[in-house]
Amino acid sequence: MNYTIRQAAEKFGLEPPTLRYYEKEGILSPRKTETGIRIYSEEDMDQLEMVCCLKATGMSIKDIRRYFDLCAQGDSTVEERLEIFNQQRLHILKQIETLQKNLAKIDCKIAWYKGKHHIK
Amino acid sequence: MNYTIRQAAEKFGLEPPTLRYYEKEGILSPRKTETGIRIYSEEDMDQLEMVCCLKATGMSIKDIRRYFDLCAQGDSTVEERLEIFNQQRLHILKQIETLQKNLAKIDCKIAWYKGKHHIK
DNA sequence: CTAACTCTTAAAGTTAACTTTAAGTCAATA
DNA sequence: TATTGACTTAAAGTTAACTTTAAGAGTTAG
Repeated sequence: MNYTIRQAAEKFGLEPPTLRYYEKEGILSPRKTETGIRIYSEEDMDQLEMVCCLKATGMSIKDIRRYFDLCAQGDSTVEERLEIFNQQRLHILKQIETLQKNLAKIDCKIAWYKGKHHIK
Repeated sequence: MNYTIRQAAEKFGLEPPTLRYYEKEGILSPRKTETGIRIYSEEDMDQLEMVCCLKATGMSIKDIRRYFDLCAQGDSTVEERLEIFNQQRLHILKQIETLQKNLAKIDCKIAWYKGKHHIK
């Protein structure tokens, strides 16, 4: 099934100009009708899902582009791509760890405020 | 114990200009010598630690400022401050959840790449 | 058939959070 | 005493990731 730019954007909570921006940055290239209108295929949607996943875990547009450039280069880059995902995996684990540490600080502060609240 | 701007910055992995920037934004105000040199007290350092915690969990400089403005207003704002922390707590939990979902996707991709790697 | 809507492009504008620069003062060392 | 290095200020510059604008073309409803 195919999607218009509006439908594709909506599916991932993005705006159409954002998809055009991604395209300009070289990380997405849907086919176009003779009159220049973009058509997003299932494959494009899968790619866009990966873009959102990498973006949500802190990868820059530039590095996401680098990943898709490697994909386009074919099987010779499989190991390098695997390495990118291994790195991203570690990066995510570190982010979760940092958030949990800060959550503990916040919880501590909440406990303190609750105490203060009772005294009041 | 007191800290120079350099020492204070280093303790939190920041640069001196960043601390001056925070000060300009109204979220930190160390005392100064007669000649204008900043001196960070333990209390300033505690405050800076909270700035880093809130920043690391996604709060904007503007909202961090708002929190410290409430602190400066005294006990009447305790409940509002507690609410800020409760919200931030939920925000952190949501971030962790999102990261975990994306981690699962990445792990899936890694498994796929490892399979492909073996076939090669 | 015309009005309203959605698409197109290229380019300029926005925002947050710094970061750098320029010009200068102050403290300590050779 | 001269110079080196850390501090100061205000203001301009940077970067990423959009977002908005302007001008125009194709599509659909009445």
